[in-house]
Amino acid sequence: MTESERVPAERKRRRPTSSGVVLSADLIVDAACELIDSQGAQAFTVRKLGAALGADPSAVYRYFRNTEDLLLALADRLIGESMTGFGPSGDWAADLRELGLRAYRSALRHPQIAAFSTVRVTGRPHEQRVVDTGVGLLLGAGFDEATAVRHYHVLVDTALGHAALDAGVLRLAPAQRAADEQAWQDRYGSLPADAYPSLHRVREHLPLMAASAVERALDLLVAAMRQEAADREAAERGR
Amino acid sequence: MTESERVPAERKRRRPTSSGVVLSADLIVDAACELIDSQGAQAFTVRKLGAALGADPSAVYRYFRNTEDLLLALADRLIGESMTGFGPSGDWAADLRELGLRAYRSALRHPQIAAFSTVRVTGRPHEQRVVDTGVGLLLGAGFDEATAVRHYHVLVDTALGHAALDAGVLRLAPAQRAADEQAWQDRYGSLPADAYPSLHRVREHLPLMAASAVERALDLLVAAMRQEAADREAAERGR
DNA sequence: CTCCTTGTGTCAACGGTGTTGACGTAACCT
DNA sequence: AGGTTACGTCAACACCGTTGACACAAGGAG
Repeated sequence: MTESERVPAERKRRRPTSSGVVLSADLIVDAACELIDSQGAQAFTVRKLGAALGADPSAVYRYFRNTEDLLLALADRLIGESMTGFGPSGDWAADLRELGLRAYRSALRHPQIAAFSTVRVTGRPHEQRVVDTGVGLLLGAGFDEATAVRHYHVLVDTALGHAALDAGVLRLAPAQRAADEQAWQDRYGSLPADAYPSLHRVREHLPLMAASAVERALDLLVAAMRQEAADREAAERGR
Repeated sequence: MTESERVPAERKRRRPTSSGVVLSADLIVDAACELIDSQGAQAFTVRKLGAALGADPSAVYRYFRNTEDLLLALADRLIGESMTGFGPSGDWAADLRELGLRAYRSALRHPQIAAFSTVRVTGRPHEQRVVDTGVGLLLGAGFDEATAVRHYHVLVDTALGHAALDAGVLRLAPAQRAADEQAWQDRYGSLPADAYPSLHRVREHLPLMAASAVERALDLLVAAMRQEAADREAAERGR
């Protein structure tokens, strides 16, 4: 494990900044989280972070190699938050769905962070725990090792992909978001039946497009996995 | 869609730049496309774009209000490109998979653009054509109107979600991307079996995580839809 | 208690970024 | 031929991430 923090996490010399705050990696992540939540991802800069902390911006580099490193720490914190209170129910498929949904919700709870946090392999403790849990559910359902990894990967990436998408919508200015939702009615609702026969036929149902598809996506994925497991079991029994 | 170009597209005065190139909105989009393709999304800056065009960077602002505006124009071009040459094969499920894959690929061809272009409803002819085609395939498969819309929505959003995710990966600097791929081996490959039993068991297969899951996601979604259609047909036949 | 090491906050600077306003010139219209 | 003005250019602004030198106080050693 390559150390991502600049120093081995144990600090002895604790010198307060000029404004009296005693810095720490956790405190910096706190401040970054708050900054992004309140001001938007666009407002996240090392300089503003320094100002929010009451410290010189460059002090951050005593704790993180660079901004990327800091954002990875932020991402792992989100992963940890998302899994608090999760306990397997016994139904592996339902648990997997829940796992994906939690990843989605936590990513979406901070739309500004989701845009970049969903991308990276943090390789940090919280992420490792989640992966172990998810893969374990699939192994328990009887899938072989490679298939378990692949299915876990599909499930999580689909959940995070929808999060990235929906986070982008949330990031739009409210007025623009409303306009985009209207667009499904305005631009699609009255198309000529001869040129767009299918669209015309389903025109009443187009507003469904405005909502997130993540739950239905997870439903379908889990259904397919269930079917696969059932088929495999049947084949083994008949063998 | 609101007009994104600064002037009504019709140019009369065509003055060459100091290097002899005659600028146009199309030419600028061309250059931006080429720049991103060859140098990576990281290399896309207004200044480099100006250099590539053989013009002062600020000349771009005669054609586009800002960089976002330029990137939206680029996105418009992508939608058109993505569907050229698509023809239904007769297998509705395979066609839907292909539709999703095309959306994914075109979004991913320009990662920088995908990050936000996947979010908006353009409501333009190209988009309308695609939606009509996709919904039509599902109606043809026997799904009712609401289900057809929902399933189409799931499929496209999943494809675009994966595109947004994978685009983020591509946006990383090459060295960092390689490091991320290694991370699955380095940080996950040698975890203790007692604390992470499932991870330990599948450790050989973890590099699978580095690849995109989009094809398998589409496979599973389409499989679930096929199953649903088959179940419905069986129910109708038995009724 | 004093001294020394060194961790860590601060400062200034570098090279980059997007964007804007003033300016002049050359391309078109009359 | 002359006047308008579109548009390319230039210089400047206000930011950005990051780094190296520096100062100083916290903590250990004696």
